Amino acid sequence: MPTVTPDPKRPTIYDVAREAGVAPSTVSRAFTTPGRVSDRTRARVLEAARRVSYTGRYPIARTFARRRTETIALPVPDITNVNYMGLITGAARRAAAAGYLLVLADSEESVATEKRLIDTLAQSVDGIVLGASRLSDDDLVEIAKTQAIVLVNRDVPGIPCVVADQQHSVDRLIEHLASLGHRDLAYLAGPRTSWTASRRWEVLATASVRRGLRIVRMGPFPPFLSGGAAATDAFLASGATAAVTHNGMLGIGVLRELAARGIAVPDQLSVAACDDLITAEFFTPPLTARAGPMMELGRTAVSLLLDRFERLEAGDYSEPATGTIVLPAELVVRGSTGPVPDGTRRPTRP
Amino acid sequence: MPTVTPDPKRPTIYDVAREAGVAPSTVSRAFTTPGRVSDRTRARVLEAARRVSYTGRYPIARTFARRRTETIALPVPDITNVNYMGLITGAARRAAAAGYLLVLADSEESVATEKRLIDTLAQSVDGIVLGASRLSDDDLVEIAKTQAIVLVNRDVPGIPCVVADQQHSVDRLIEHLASLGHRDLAYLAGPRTSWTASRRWEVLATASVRRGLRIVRMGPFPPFLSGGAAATDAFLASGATAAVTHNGMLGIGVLRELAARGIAVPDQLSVAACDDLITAEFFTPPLTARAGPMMELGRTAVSLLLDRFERLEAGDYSEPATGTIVLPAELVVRGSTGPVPDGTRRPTRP
DNA sequence: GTGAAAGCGCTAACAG
DNA sequence: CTGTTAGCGCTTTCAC
Repeated sequence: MPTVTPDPKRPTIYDVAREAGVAPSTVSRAFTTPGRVSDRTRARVLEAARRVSYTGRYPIARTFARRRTETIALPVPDITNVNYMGLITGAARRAAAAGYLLVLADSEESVATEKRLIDTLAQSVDGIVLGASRLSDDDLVEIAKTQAIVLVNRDVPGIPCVVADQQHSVDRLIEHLASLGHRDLAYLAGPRTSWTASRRWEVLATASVRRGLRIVRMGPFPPFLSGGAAATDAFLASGATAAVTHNGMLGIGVLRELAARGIAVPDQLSVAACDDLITAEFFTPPLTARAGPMMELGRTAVSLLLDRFERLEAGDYSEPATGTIVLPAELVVRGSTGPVPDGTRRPTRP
Repeated sequence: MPTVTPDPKRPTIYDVAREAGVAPSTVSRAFTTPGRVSDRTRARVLEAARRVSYTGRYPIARTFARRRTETIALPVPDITNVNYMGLITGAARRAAAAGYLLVLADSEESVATEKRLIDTLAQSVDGIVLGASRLSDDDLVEIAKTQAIVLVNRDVPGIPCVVADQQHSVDRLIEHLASLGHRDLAYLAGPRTSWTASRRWEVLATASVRRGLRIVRMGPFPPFLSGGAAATDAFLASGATAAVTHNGMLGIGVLRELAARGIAVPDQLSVAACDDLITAEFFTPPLTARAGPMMELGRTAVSLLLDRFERLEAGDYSEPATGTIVLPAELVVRGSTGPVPDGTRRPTRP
């Protein structure tokens, strides 16, 4: 749009109007709301458009006049994190299906950057999907007053949210381990940077207690491959027969470390992760993990926004539907979990 | 921007101008080109802006008046493909650093969709980075006449391109295998969907011949995990001691299949991939691969666009710098390649 | 250094 | 169903 050629001068609806002998507004209607012009007129307009080689309306002028950008923004905490890929994909697809553009942004795990981003984007987009926002509840509520936002994997009362279920999938994970005979678990925690991460332990603990399993929380460990060594030390020291890791990266780090120490998985010990990641499937053994339906989260978040836009356009300025939508997270049982080997069960801690 | 509240009425530069007792144009200048108003006036404007709680210029009006969106579009063939993640990341970061927005689009491996996308986006963005475009050279040249585009991993004369080196990195891969004693290679090909893929074989063949290695092309195989079985069959039948796969997915598929058949890698056979993927590192054994610097490609492509914008803004409508920029692809030697086991070298084909 | 005025191209009341 | 008339908020000549 800094045009490549010095003087482009594309034809406008005024040119078409003159050529067709109608008013510019009629041309506009012929394109926007074809039902509101006579078939004859519309045909004339289309024909005239062809003659003056009109290439369609200039979206920016349209945006300016309508005060709608047909664009949705998606800031994520870390764009290099493969885990957000699904979210981005789901959101992009849904947006595209509705004719919306999707602008991607990276808040770099920083509250300040996220704030600034939201501020900047606010004027340029119709709505914002906030992936795993780091902002405080209060900040988010404040923003929601003037912006159409929906939160993904973050639950704030009064704001439309869509989260991956933790309760149910973690229950299933514990149940899965229990059914394999495990009685002593170790939770290899990550840092409590995100809302989902901080809820994880309580959910895990509750589920374990309910099934009569012992679970001990260890860490925090760096949620990367590099955290694997320390986490493995802790795991082995705990005497647990199965480890549940904060996320998939840490899970793979542990698997690697166990392999390096000659410990067979799942023959001797089992490992499962609370957050899936794309790579989990390709590892040997493939990692059993709770898999948040990231793409579905993205789709749903955008859908919520689109619904809201529709209502707003219809003049409905009521509060948005604000209940949290919980999407089922699955437990993907793969090769890293197996039955407790009878002979090798370790002494449990007191 | 379908505003959340019925009547928002943000203050405009007119409000600020009135409050400050200056002309609207002066307010505009105070924000856009501070050097062109006196310090005193600027201070007055800023102060007035504060008093009327002016929140900054409305970007869409600005866009409309200036005819520049400060937005770059990035259509990729398949947004779910993790390989494009790096490209997206690099482009997004560079764009953000320059204050540009990045809109993401998915051309779904379809020429028609890609065309439509470009058409739609053309008016809404300042420039387009085309990732691994499927369009014909002619189409691309045509588009480049009216749009600022840069091609990534596609080389078309007359259009600014940035590609990952194939020659050098493939040479190094072959050299690496040769140095390990391999003399018979199998290339497990994928479909020739992309420009890079179709050049790969010639480069491989040339490099092998130069080093006196035999290489046989097999396939095409589906470039996914699922292609692993058939590819492995072919590899084993070929009698080669090392396989080079079309891409990382296929490489991992082969590794898996070999593991399932009890064949040790790299002790008995070696495997390397022509295209890296994020997962390669996490596999056991980690896959040796040629790694295109995807992030760097994204950064560079956006930089090229930004340079061009700058020149255009300066009234320089000359053809864009059009030479192809070749970025070094590295060979990442990991655990899947090793020396040929002397005793087990297989009989080679005639 | 500052002001006046003319748009940018389209949409959206409001009449008729 | 169609035309008239105002803008949308900012930038940008062109004078002074």
